[in-house]
Amino acid sequence: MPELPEVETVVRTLRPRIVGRTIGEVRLLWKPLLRRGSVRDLKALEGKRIAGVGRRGKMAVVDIEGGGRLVFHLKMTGQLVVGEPGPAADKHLRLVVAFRDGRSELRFRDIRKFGFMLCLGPDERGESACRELASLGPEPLETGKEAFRRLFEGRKARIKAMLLDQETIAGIGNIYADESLFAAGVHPATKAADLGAADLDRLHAAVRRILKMSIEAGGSTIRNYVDGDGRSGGYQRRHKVYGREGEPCPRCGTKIARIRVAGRSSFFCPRCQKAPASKGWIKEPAEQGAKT
DNA sequence: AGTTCCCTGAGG
DNA sequence: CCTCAGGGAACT
Repeated sequence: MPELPEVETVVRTLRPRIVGRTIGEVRLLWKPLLRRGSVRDLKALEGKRIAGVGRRGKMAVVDIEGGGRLVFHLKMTGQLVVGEPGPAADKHLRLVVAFRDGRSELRFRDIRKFGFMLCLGPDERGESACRELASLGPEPLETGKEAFRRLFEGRKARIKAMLLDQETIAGIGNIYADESLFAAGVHPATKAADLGAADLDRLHAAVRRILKMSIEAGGSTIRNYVDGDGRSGGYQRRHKVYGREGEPCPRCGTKIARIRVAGRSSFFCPRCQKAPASKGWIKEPAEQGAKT
């Protein structure tokens, strides 16, 4: 489940392996992967050099010399890996970018077919030329605490839904939303408007600290995620609540609970992450008494 | 703002 | 068999 730290790790591992190399044959093995641009546009990349590799939210962006760009979204099971050329019969292989030097090639694998690629021409420069990039909210690691507060202040939506919403803030998925909310001591179902400035400041610090720690550990591998070298991440071992239903909270020992928020599993400690009691989230004793 | 769907492999 | 996982689009 590549979120910001995983995509950042992929980008960092890919960069020294492909930047500056001249593109050779480009083979699209599964057509629907290409969601913008044509096969002809892809073929037009042959002979051009890779100018750089970057990240925006959960998307990896490969810049082509002369102005074009390839934008990748790995969704849940996508992998962007550099490896030695080979026949490797692989039914999940979706795209192969070879290089003129005949050495390693860039491969896009995706077990489920949710991932996609956009091929943008030199005329489509800037984020405004690309809907998928233009609609993204700010980068959490480049957002100060005042700006972070302003994203959530007065909003009626639940804080977890807002963290997952890429238009509010880019790059956070289910794992880092839960880990950040735990670190900040905020219940996932809390309405954003019910959080005070101090809560939001703690959340801001938690999000940034956890994303940075995960990047240092090479991201989280739950099932399929690997970096550009094909290596698994290490941060899954440091998850405190995600995927740990029924296990003791590392802070207080209470059993980690799981509820559904924004259509996703949400793991949290019912004691360390209290819901605001006055908002009706906890059963009102008066209501219970009224029934009998 | 919640639900459904896309897709496939893993686990029950 | 069945259900679940999940990012995000497309519904309601």
